[in-house]
Amino acid sequence: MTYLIATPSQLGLALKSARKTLGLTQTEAAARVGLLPKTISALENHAESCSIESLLRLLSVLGLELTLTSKARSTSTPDQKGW
Amino acid sequence: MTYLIATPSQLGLALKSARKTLGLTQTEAAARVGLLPKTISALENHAESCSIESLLRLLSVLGLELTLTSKARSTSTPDQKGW
DNA sequence: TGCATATATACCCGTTAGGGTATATATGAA
DNA sequence: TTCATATATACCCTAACGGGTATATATGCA
Repeated sequence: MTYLIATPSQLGLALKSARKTLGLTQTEAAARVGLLPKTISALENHAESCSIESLLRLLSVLGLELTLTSKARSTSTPDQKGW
Repeated sequence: MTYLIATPSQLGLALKSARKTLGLTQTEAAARVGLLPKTISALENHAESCSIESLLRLLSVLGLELTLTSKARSTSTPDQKGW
């Protein structure tokens, strides 16, 4: 399962979906990484205002890998003024 | 170019690397997304204490896509007690 | 090496993240 | 529908995020 994330809400949905897929409650997930359930709830519903630390912690319990990839850039980009 | 991120420092290095690859200064990157240069610096050097919002903003100017992927899980997992 | 530019960080400030605790509300199964 | 459990959120509190401004330090090129 792979999620492409561009917005906070997409991130939140992905986190929630992954957690449920694992059959974990927010409370269980939180306990495993030393966070409070409310922090998990915040990450799932208001990710933009949460810290990267809490995100990375949750990712580790959800067994999710975070990858950053350069967006497809065809060769030389919009500098091509001729058509 | 793809970066696999598990720690704040890995994230910071990836962000910095991507920015330099694009030939952007922190000041230019910051200006493009309405952040201060110091915020870019913080993301590159102390990512754990920065917000997910600032991260997503920087990713957009760096043209980086964030992907979450389930770690390789062979079928049925450690529930297999027989050997 | 000198110097222009880039970067990290200091200080001030207002807002807020998340710990702690509690509970109203939502969810899901029987 | 009922009810046990899960979740979202309220309130308190302290540390800290990031805006704003300034500058010490680092970087890179000639």
